[in-house]
Amino acid sequence: MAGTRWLDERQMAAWQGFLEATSRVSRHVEQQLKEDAGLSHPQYEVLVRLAGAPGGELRMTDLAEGLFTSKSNLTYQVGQLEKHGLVRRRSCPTDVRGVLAVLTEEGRDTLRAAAPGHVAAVRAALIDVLEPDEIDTIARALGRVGARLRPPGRDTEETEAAERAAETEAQGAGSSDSGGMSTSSS
Amino acid sequence: MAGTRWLDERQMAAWQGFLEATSRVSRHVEQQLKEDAGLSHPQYEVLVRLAGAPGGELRMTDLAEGLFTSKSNLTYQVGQLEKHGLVRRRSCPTDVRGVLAVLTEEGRDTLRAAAPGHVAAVRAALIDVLEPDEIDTIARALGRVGARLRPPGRDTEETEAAERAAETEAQGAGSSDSGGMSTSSS
DNA sequence: CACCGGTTGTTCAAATTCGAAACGTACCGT
DNA sequence: ACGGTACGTTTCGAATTTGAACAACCGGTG
Repeated sequence: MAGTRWLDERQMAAWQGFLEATSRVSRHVEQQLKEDAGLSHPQYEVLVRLAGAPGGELRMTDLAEGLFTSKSNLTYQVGQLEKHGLVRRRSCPTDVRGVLAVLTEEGRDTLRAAAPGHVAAVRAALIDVLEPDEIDTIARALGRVGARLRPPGRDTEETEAAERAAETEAQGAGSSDSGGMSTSSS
Repeated sequence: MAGTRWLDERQMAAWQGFLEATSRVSRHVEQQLKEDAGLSHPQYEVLVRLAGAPGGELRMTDLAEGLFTSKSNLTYQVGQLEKHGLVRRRSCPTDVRGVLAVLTEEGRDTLRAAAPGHVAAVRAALIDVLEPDEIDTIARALGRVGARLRPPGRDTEETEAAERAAETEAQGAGSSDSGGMSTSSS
């Protein structure tokens, strides 16, 4: 038991910084989104993914994939969005149990209106505080960290690659788009 | 409105990486802590701070300071800890309105037992996945990010200083030897 | 065709979280 | 000492989140 490898000062600083940044940034972004567009961050993400999908619709499962939350939570979030008329549900034609979440016109408008403020918040909280080289390091390092903890399940032919190579997260692009406005946009 | 400065690919990757890493790491750590010691992360942090304070006691407000959560939540957390006998409340002798949270023997034992596993989890999820230089960059960069979003209030001679060097609170106390174990140690 | 293991999405109760309002002091200027 | 304001903590109600339990359903097997 005496063999525990504690953290040295550097590592400790990194962990603390990570914790504080995490907490503060997410709070900042979430708050901006809430009072500026009445959306929670997860809800915003849902809209973004839908907007970037063909036909503006996606199955719950696919939606859950990129969204870092549980299935039951997704049901809740979509329920909220539906209640506000930003999304509509439609049962999947090829699979009876499937449900498609469809972005409504109003949802698209809301997203369009919310995007600029959101990006600004992300910049103010994180991006514009970092030097270019820090941005690259963080993208690479944290990308690796996230990938490593990714559930074993799906092998998107890149999951494995990233796992091993872990070199450059290579935006891949292949994954449909993501060019959407997930804090960016066209 | 065309004036919005969207994020380029690098920045986008950094933001996404930050989001995913944030979500996955915190989930990983929290889960380990919960099923290994029955503590939530905030609760663990409370114990750590108390263990590192003279007499193993601290005022609620001081506790809340380093703990990235709201005051009402702190009340709840301490309440939970108290319910499990890891902490005890005592009214402050110098200020009647104040309340001191005191670490009990059992609390100290619980912390000692939980620390190794927690550190291991943090290492597995974050630290050991990073290169030494990445650790330094992250400590510096995220430290700056967190400090910048820190509420204006406090002027602990750190306002400006923290900008450059993330303070690593000294916490010798504890129990004679292996100092605090805020995921680190002496 | 009936059976089985694995999916899909929802529902439920319980735990957590937050913000605003409520309290009971403490400190300050007069 | 007196009134006003600021502080430290808790309480309250509402919103979120989660894990487990469900019910219906797919697909492939024998």
